[in-house]
Amino acid sequence: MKPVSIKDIAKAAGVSHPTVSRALCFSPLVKAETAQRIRDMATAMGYRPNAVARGLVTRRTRTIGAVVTTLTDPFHGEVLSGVEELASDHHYSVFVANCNADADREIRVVKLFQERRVDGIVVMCSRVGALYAPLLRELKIPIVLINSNYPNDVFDSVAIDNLGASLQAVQHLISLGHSQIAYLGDQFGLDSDRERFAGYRQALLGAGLPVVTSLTVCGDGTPEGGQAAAARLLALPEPPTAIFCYNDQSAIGALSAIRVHGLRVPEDVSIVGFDDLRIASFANPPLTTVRQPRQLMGRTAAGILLDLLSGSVGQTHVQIPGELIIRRSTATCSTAVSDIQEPAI
Amino acid sequence: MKPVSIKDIAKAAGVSHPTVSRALCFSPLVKAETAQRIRDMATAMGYRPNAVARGLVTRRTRTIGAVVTTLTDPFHGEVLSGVEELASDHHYSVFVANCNADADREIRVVKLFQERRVDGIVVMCSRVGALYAPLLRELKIPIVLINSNYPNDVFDSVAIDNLGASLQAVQHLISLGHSQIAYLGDQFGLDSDRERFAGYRQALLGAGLPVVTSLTVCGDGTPEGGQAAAARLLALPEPPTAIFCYNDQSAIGALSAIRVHGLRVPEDVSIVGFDDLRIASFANPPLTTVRQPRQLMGRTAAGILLDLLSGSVGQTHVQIPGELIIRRSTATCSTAVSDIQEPAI
DNA sequence: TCTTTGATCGAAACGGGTTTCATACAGGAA
DNA sequence: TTCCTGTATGAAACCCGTTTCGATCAAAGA
Repeated sequence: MKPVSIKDIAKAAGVSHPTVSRALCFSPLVKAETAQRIRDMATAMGYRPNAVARGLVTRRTRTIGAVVTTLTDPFHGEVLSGVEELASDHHYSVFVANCNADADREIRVVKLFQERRVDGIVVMCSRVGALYAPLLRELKIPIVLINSNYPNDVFDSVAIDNLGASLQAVQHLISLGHSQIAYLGDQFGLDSDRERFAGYRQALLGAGLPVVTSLTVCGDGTPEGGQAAAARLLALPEPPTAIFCYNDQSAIGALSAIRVHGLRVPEDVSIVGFDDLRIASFANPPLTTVRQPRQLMGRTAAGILLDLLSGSVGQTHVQIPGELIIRRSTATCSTAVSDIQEPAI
Repeated sequence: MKPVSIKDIAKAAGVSHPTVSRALCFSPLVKAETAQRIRDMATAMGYRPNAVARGLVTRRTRTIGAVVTTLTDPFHGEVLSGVEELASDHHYSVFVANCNADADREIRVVKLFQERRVDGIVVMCSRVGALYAPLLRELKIPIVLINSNYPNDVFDSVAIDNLGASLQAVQHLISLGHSQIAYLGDQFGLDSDRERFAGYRQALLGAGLPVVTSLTVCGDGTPEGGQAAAARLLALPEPPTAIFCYNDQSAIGALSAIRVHGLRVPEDVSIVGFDDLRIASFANPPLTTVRQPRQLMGRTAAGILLDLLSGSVGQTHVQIPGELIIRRSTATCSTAVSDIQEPAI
């Protein structure tokens, strides 16, 4: 009926249950042959340790909680996969909870994790980074934030170098002769959006180009949102010759909008994405984008968390550089070429 | 130091700890005003119940385990999202574990879940469906399988109607005049692959068309695999005029291969995918595909599991019909048109 | 021979809740 | 007043492990 416990084994083996416990943990305190006999009996009886009971007494559950904004986003899935991978290598299990990009829900989820007595928490793209400080003081659970380095001095974090990467991406466009460059952001992107915009802005200013308000539009991180936002750009009296998108999903939507508008990529408009999702290289044309090592970021965050759990102290902030992957959605600006009287190829 | 327990509250309130327990559970056994006083004190002291301890005594942890083959696949992410959504609505938490499409690991993961005393398990695209029978007898944990209805009579399951959906998809191609139709499968697709192939085969035979061995190739469910497999098809002396793909990811790879090969979709080759991933409608051209309601499938599976947990008996097998979404990657077969001397449009 | 030491193991406590059972007491009926 | 009933609460057991402490015993040293 009930699963076998160490007491059942103890009875069967004619020893006390602590002895069984020790034998199963390979404690040197029990005679080798006795221990072997007990272990044999345990496997014979189909014993499976009860992690719940163990967690109660040891106050370590060997679980970590992962809070994710939208599980349906392949980006998050891959980061989560990295977290899970490293965690499971270290015999940790991971709870996953979706907060649907809702700050209240994010807090609720974290509190639920606390009730579950997870050993640590990883939060991806937190909505409430700044609010964790007081919450955490109350919680006393190690937290690592991924791509939401709000209070950079309070929490351990792993984040892509948004500013540097966008700078690089937009400089790439500038080097191709573009000057009418748009930024297609994510209204829910929070910090990441702000930083990527900052990189965009910095690149323009660095090249002596103006930052035109009408060339900044907002999507929502999805292809649909990207499509709609790009359509707005194309409807401008002076549409951009290049669009730097918040992420690949938006960029894919933008590609679609441009096609619908009867223009070609990259001949008429260049597009740069962000993330390098697996499908980016299969877009038509293959997308120039900034690669974010997603699984690595997940693994890194989990690694920091595990370090924290094994007693390491001091903050760790890993800033991961993005890598610009140049594919075929970006090309020399045709109008620029004619401006400076270069011969067409 | 330690988190506050009901005993701490009991001491502070001058009652016994069972009374506190009852008050917090809104048991009618404790006087209303006492209960209120206790609850006020609990919140004042920042009490958070310990789910581990509760799980130990009640033998219900309110957790479910989700086994997923590849978390990085957006398909799985969305199903998982559905599972998590319904679970969290019912105050269940979900453990997620990746088995990397490895049967041994899948079994290990399930056993780990058992140690964690999850109340139930959802397995997506199981590698070892058939093996669960003996394992389960030993485990005694309710399991629901998603898209892996191996022993259809042993486990509760939710599955897409692979055969019916493929039949419909391939009939669509046939109705467009195609007769050289290829099947681009997934070597790791197991049952799903077999069933989709069966639907393909049935459609061909039903239309009096031959099933040509060389027109059946295998990818691995990824764009890369689809690209490679499609390239093999295009290299045939008599290449297909239409390709029915195991999933959208493969189809996207195929689109890319066809482009590289200098052919156009759908003018030269029609492509049908499977899943209707969010990006399917943003492919170029937008992909004709079979829609699988992924989140719904996850929710449904979780619903069955929760029913099981609340004592329902009897098997539930939900077969979800796929919906053919016709977009622009399929068109009338040009060679067929010339064969039957129809005027070109 | 007596004490010390180390090896081996059992008894008991503990973790933080829930549940059963017993008790105390107030109010109502006889 | 006595008995009964119901309400409100506490004591204790329990869930299943781990850990501390103490006991036993044999071997080794004094």
